[in-house]
Amino acid sequence: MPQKPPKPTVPSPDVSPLQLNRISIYLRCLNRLQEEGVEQVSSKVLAARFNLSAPLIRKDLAQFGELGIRGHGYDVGKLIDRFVELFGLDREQKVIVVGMGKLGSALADHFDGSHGAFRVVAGLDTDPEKIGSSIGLLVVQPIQDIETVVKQTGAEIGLLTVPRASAQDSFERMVAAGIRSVLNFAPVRLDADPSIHLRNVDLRIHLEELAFFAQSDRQE
Amino acid sequence: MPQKPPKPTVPSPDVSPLQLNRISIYLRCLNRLQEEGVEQVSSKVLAARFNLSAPLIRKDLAQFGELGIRGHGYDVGKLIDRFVELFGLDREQKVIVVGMGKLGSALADHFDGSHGAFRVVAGLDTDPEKIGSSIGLLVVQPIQDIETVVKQTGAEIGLLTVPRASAQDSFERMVAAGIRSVLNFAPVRLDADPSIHLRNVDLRIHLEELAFFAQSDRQE
DNA sequence: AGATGTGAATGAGTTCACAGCT
DNA sequence: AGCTGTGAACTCATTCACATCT
Repeated sequence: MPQKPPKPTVPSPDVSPLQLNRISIYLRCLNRLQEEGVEQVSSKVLAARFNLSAPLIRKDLAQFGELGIRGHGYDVGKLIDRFVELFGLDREQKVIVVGMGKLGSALADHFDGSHGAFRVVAGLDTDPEKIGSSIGLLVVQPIQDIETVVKQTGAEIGLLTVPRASAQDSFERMVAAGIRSVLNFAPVRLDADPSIHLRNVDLRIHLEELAFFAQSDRQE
Repeated sequence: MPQKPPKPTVPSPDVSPLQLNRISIYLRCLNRLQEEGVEQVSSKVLAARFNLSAPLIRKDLAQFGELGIRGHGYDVGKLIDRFVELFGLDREQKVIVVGMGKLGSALADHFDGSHGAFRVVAGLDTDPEKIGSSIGLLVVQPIQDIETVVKQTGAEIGLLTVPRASAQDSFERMVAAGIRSVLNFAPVRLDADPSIHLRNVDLRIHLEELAFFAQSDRQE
């Protein structure tokens, strides 16, 4: 029976996906506050900022140790440090893009290094016409080289922006090459080993959601 | 006191956002099945397809009337019809894109009409350099014209793909022009009236989530 | 006083188990 | 027999209320 790692260097206990997303939002807001020169903030103020309840925020924050000072609030810098560490944003997070069509190129271009900890270090494609062409700072590489690319760059995160039909195949190549975290933009539910961290960004789902609401508005 | 509309033409009862997303996924899968010539399907089979539990699927489906036949399963075509109607996918859903940078252009290009019910009918921007240029079938129009564009096209859904700093402002222009459903790609929590249907596609949140997992993998 | 941290209560969402139809 | 539809059990998430610290 496998034993749980008893001592992570930092006590980052079980975090639910929902909590994790909220932490991202908090972090962004905290960065903004820091830019504005704010050093201390209360759960009440944070709650007003994005409309969430103050107790929820306190619960979320409390999970990572006693970060606040009773009667005063939270130290903005301290929270930021804690969460930057939690996400590993102090190191550069290297990202590869598989599928250099319109969307892939746009994303590669967007995360060319300026935007925070994430940096796209390679873009790959199967299409011989695209291979060798430059997108921003990158030169599109053939998908066959993925293993080498991953090894050489040390990339750990992959964006999957290929057409639906080739998504499963491309995904498997990424995993085989050592990528363990994938953000999938293709409108398919990929069949993945549970050890792989897979998230989907599915535009059609969002659009259909909005269409549903537009529909129900119309009937009022 | 406002009264709830007592009789929607079709009984589409309270649907939670989570359910709605699942319905989208079911619908996609059902379309695929129909293409393959499958006419009858059980909750068990669907459950295996995307790994969800069969009772959950039954609950989801049952919410829209007795769509199944006990002992046999569900009629694929019937389900599709029901959900197409639910989302209003039988009519063309017109979409405008505000912010014709890399991402906006990529999205506009992608939904140029071929892909299902959603069709981008206009792309707008503030940048004088972009205005007038062609992206696929569209000509980029000035944001000032948004009200006219919305009126003339009858667009109901908007994609917001401007930089963070101008997101709130652009959003308000969209709403003022009559758009009531917005998919926001800018990394901000927009301040919106609750009557507006707002969904966020926030890449940074997803990337940070993946970074977190990469981090915790490393510590094992 | 003022704001955090947390056990208890509530609520939402999912699974279970089985009754009911074909 | 097989599979749907659904009330009851259960789990997870959020809110409430309050003890605790500065």
